[in-house]
Amino acid sequence: MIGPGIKRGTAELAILSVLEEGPLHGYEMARRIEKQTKGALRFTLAALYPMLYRMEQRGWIRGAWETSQSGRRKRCYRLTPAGRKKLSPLRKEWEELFGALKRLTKVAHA
Amino acid sequence: MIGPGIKRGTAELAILSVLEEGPLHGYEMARRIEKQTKGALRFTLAALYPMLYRMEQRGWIRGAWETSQSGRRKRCYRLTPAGRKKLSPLRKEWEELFGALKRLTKVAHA
DNA sequence: GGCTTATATATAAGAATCTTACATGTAAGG
DNA sequence: CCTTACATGTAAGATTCTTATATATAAGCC
Repeated sequence: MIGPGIKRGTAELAILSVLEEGPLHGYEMARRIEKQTKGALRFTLAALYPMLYRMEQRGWIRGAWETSQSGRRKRCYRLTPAGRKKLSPLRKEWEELFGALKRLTKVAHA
Repeated sequence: MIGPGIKRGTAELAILSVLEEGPLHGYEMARRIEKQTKGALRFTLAALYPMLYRMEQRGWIRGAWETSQSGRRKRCYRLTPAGRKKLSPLRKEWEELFGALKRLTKVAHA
C-alpha cells in the first residue's frame, strides 16, 4: 500500500473523481476508491468524513441526509457545479505534478 | 504553477532526487528543482530548510558546514547510504500513486 | 561610498491534512 | 446472543505547508 506521507492532497481529487460518476455516501466512496485503485489508495474513514465536511464548506460537494427503507441514515453527496468546474483544473495540476516529478526523478509511468 | 495543496509530500522525493546527482546546499537545491521542473515545482526556502533538518534527523542526508573562499557559509548536504536506499522504494510508491490516481480519475500522462 | 540584487540560512505563527484511538448506532447472519 | 458489516462522527497529536520576519555576505552599478 502507498505510505501515509505520499498520499497528502490526493483526497480532493479522489473524492471529486468518484462523485463524478454519480452521488455517493462516504462509506461507499471509501470502498470505491479502494477497489478502483486495487487497494493502493485507502482512506481511513476518520480522514474522509472531515474532508467531506470541508469540501462541502467550499461548495464543491453537497450532502443530503437520506434514510433508507431499512432505517439507516446516510449522507449522500453529489458534485455541485462548482465542484465539477474544479475537477478539470485539478486534474491538470496533477498532470503537471506528474510531469515535474518525472523530469526530476525519473519515476516511471505505470 | 502547481498549487499548494497538491505538493504535499513531494519534498522528500525531490530532495533525495537532486542529491542523487551530487552534494548540494539548500539554496541551490531549490534552484535546481525549480529549473529541472521548468518552474512547476517551487519550494519556498522556509519550507525547504526545516525539511532538510528533518531528513537529516532521519539519517537520509548529512549536512556539513562549508565556508567558501569568499567567506560565505553553506550547509552542504549529501545522501547517506540510508538515503540512497530510501530512494528506490520511494520512487516505487510514487509510481503506485500515479497508477492509482490514473485509474481513479483518468489523469493523462504528460 | 551607498544602493540594490542575488546569495544563503533560519525562525515563528498559523493553516491544512493526516494518523490512531475513541464513541455511537443499525442490520444481517449464524 | 454474538459477531461482522454498515454508517457516521469526534478528539488528540504529528507532519508539512504557508506567509512573514530576521540576519548576513557578495557583486554590480551609479
